[in-house]
Amino acid sequence: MNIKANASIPAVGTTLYKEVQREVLRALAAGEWKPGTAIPAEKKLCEMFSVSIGTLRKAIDELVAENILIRHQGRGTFVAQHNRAQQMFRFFNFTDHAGNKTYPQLSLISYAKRRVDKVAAEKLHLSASDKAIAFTNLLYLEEQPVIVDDIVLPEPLFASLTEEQIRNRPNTLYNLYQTDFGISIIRTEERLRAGTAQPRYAELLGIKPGAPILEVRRVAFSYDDKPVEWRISYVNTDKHEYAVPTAQ
Amino acid sequence: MNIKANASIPAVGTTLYKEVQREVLRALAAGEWKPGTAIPAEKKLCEMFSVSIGTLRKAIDELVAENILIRHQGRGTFVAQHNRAQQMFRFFNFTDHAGNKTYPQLSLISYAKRRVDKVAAEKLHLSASDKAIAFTNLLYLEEQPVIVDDIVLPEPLFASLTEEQIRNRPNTLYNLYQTDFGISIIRTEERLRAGTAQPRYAELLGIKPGAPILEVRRVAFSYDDKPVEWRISYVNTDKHEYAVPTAQ
DNA sequence: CCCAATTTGTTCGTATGTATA
DNA sequence: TTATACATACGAACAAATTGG
Repeated sequence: MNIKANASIPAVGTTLYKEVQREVLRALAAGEWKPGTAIPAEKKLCEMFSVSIGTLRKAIDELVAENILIRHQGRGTFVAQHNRAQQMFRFFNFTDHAGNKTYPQLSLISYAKRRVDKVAAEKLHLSASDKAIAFTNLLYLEEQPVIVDDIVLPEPLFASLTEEQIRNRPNTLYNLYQTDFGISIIRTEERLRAGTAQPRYAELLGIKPGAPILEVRRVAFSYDDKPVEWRISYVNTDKHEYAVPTAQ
Repeated sequence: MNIKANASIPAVGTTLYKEVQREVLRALAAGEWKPGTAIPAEKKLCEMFSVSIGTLRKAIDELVAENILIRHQGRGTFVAQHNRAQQMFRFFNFTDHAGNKTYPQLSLISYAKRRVDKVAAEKLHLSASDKAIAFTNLLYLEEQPVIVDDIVLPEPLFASLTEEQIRNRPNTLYNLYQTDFGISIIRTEERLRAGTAQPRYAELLGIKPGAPILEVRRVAFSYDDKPVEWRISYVNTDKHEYAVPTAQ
């Protein structure tokens, strides 16, 4: 773990605690501290960065607020991990009309490596010649097909990914990104429109072509705010809806 | 300004800074500190609540994060105000497909006081016998009708509200609630579905009946987390979309 | 079951820097 | 220039939760 202890001289235009925060984020992005494990204790971090406890806590406070780190009194401070129990619902914003959330059942519909399309290239900051991994998931809620996810990943970041890996993963997709590729999704940007079901999606969702459908466009970002996933979700909102996550 | 300085003995199961926070929220809800004005300086608040500067700042920090208070170094800490320039966009989540936000033009379509309907009564915690004020706005973006808002308010809270007041307001609706009724919207809950345009909405929006339409159901809450507005927005997403506000 | 060590949470307060009026 | 107000940084003392012996 080669954390530089030179954070004590803040660069111009910044502050000491922001400097510490950047160092922590760098260590996380570099995989020096793994998801699910504890980072060094506060006292240790104070020594490493040569800052006081107050300054250190202020730096960590913000990362805790962003769900990047999780503090447990008496136990330590842990790197947030995507797992079914806790983090699953952090980026899954669908409920039934009464507001109840349930675990989706999943089935992989298609999987291919191909040249990246124009929109995905723009969203993922790729060039037109880059390759991408594109796959489609069908999600069931209470035994009924409700959501079709068209997902695109930058091939360079996920080069070794296989269809079987997606099919046989024991946990969420974002857990797979994290455990197998060291990529932690910490933030998403989403935009929603109403549209009509194209035949392909109507068939998958068991609705009439042309029926109204909710389209969710998402870019998912990693520690260093790099876009690492682009997806469009097509949702049958007859019995379900999108619940806007509460800021904070 | 009758702030009680008894916050120094935290109740069981809570903490001192939370106690201070509650006192500040109570003062805001009671209208003792008005939107747009500065609250007492930190040093003054420390004396009033008999707490240290650190504890006070921790209490205020969270209210600042929630956009309830706004701090300005060298000037003071201010009660957040809904106005066109800053806060307008806080609860207005529509952009064009490129992500550009513009000010909507507005026209009042209907206005009535009537018995509250079943859904609104549930959302606003009213009984079936309570009265409500129901009105409809049509919003134009770049000269085109894009959004129809069906809005319901609890009559008891807005008893003196008139149609002319809504029509002639110089600022946003939430600014009107705040300046004329002392009600500050600080949080909303929103749920989204895709639907088809009913004739009434199709006509207002200049689209075909049955065209796909985005439905946004919103409950808006005041300082004391009391629901004070219920609305359904019907949105033509041909040229615009809903941008999910970023947590934080 | 209790104790001791560890770790985070809360509260206190001081000194100094930066922005504003 | 001066006074005021928030921002940053420091660190001490104690409380509360957890873990392992």
